[in-house]
Amino acid sequence: MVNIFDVAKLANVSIATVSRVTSNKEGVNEKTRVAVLEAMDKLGYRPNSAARTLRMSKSNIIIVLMLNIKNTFYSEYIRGLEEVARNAGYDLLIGSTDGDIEKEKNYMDLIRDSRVDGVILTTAGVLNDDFVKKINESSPVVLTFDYVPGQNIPSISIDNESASRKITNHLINMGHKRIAHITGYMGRLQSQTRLNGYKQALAQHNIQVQEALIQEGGYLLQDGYIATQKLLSFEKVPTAIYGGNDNIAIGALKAILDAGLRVPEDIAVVGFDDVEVASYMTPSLTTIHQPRYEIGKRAMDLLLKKINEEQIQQPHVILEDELMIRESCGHNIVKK
Amino acid sequence: MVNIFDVAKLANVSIATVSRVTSNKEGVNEKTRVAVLEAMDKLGYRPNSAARTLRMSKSNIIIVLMLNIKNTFYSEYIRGLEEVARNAGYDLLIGSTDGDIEKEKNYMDLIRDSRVDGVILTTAGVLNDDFVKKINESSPVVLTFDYVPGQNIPSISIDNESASRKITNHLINMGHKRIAHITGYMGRLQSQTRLNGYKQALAQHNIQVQEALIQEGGYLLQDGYIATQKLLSFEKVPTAIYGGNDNIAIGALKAILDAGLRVPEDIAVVGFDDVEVASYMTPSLTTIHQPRYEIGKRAMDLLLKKINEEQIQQPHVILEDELMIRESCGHNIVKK
DNA sequence: GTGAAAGCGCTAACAC
DNA sequence: GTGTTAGCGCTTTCAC
Repeated sequence: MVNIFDVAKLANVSIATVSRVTSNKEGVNEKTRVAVLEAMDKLGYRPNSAARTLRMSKSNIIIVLMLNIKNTFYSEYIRGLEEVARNAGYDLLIGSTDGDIEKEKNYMDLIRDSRVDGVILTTAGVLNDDFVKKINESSPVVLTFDYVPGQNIPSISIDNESASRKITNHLINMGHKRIAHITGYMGRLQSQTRLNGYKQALAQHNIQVQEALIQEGGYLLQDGYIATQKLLSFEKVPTAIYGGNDNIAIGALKAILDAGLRVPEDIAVVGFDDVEVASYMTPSLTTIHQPRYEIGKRAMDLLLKKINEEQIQQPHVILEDELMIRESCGHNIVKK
Repeated sequence: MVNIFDVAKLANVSIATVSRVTSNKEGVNEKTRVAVLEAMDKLGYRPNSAARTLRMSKSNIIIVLMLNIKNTFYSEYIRGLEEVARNAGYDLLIGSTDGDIEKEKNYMDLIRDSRVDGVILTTAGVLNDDFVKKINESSPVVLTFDYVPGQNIPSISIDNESASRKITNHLINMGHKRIAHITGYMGRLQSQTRLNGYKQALAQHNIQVQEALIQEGGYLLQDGYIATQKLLSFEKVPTAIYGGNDNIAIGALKAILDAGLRVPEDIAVVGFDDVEVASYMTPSLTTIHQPRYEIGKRAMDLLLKKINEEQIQQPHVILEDELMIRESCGHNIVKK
């Protein structure tokens, strides 16, 4: 392994000067700088990052914690995170906790070992609030996709509540009164917020919330499928199903079609998130679009500011969502 | 930051002893060990990993390089990688190159800086062979999902060629003669291998390969959609379309249905990979299943062996794939 | 079974 | 503008 001494020797300077060059410090004579650069090049020298980390207590690694990476939804988001991080010289470590306590502890250790300079939290539970609090104590943190009121953790998200209200209203405006909602995993804040929006929309139109129409699910395809099968066996089958995310909606779609019913003619279906495949379903899925790439970029911008201890003017950023009206809600179908 | 000296002082031992305890070395009196453990606990001590890395030139980080993380297909695989890595005390750094030279260089630097102990390559191009070679020179590498004959890089994959032959044969056996193939990005070895399998199957049945029926695509939904639109405008429309992966097949499905045709009655569709949503399409997608979790686990096993310089008996492992016969191929439809 | 001390490669304070 | 040097926190050899 070639080190700073080798370079210094070849360039006929001291290691301090080499360090100045590699760290892009000012105050090095141009000639000297060139000589060092040439020596580095000739030897193929690259500064040892462990030594740097040890010396400066700075790892240049940022960890992105997610509930799971299974969802395609997040790839755009990660691209956004990555782009900003990389430009600032940081590497990204992606970890999925899968809600597993053991794994959470593992990441907690990583973070506490100060092996990372910052944390992006993609998963705001309400149950494991303690986890979030602990992380926040040991490292700069930014929260994404969730907005926790009264928290001192900066966050980037859409307004899940109003978006949920919006898509529920869309169904109501099309004449639906018996609208079922299949929630995501209720240990996640997001699921609760979306459920709230659903309830608010019903209340605004004086529609009674029926507990039977609220099915607690999960964020997987099969969760939507199973919950829908249950809903279909009700004496009074709902006329519309609102899935807490697109996976749930896609599962619902399948269950309805498998039962020999039509979407949207018999039952309308809508989702949330606008994953890529949503528009490729038949019928294509009406859903809420989140600006995921933008969320990733802005989150990383914020985190870097926190790491550099810059002033953050606006800790909570709420971006615009968009209702994507497609076929599955039946907006272009004559009501029966 | 509490360090090894603080612990040593509190436990009334030297730092060498503390080190022996944290590193699980033998030859420490049980009483002493307990005393050290207690001191560590009281102070909340965790060894500084940068110092460890510097001292031992070992980072305990393994990097997983992927073409992109957009594909849900890979989440299971990463779970497999993660599980094995974590048990062995390694952390995973996931990076996607997106085929971007700049990004590839970035990762190359990371690897050469010896900031990682090993590399899992999820992306075997044929074009950027140089990239692979360079990585292989600076770090232990294992290749996944592709098998490069005559390479000295260990690999875990299915046999893409025979699997491709199998699914093409399945279509032929159902009476199809005009079978189109929409390939993935041809800069990727996998796409070429799957194309080969397709051609071999046709040849085995004395069906002439028609260049027009081979459409070069990409691995995205829209690639399948666009290529299929083109195929549909042929005077002699194919009776079956084989997408180089499930995304392509899902895009094809949509294009056919959008054109007012039926799947599988008018045109059969099959894919490759068996992503989760494949069985949730209507009609559900016939495809090739890859044991992704297993591929991840085995790959990491191999890599750890390489890192520890253990003997590797079988550098190339080929796992079983499975033909998932569902509705989109029309196996249960009376031929018209 | 335990301790003293060298040194991994680097940055930054200080001296010149 | 450049060099000398201490020291980041740890592991490991060599004594005892």
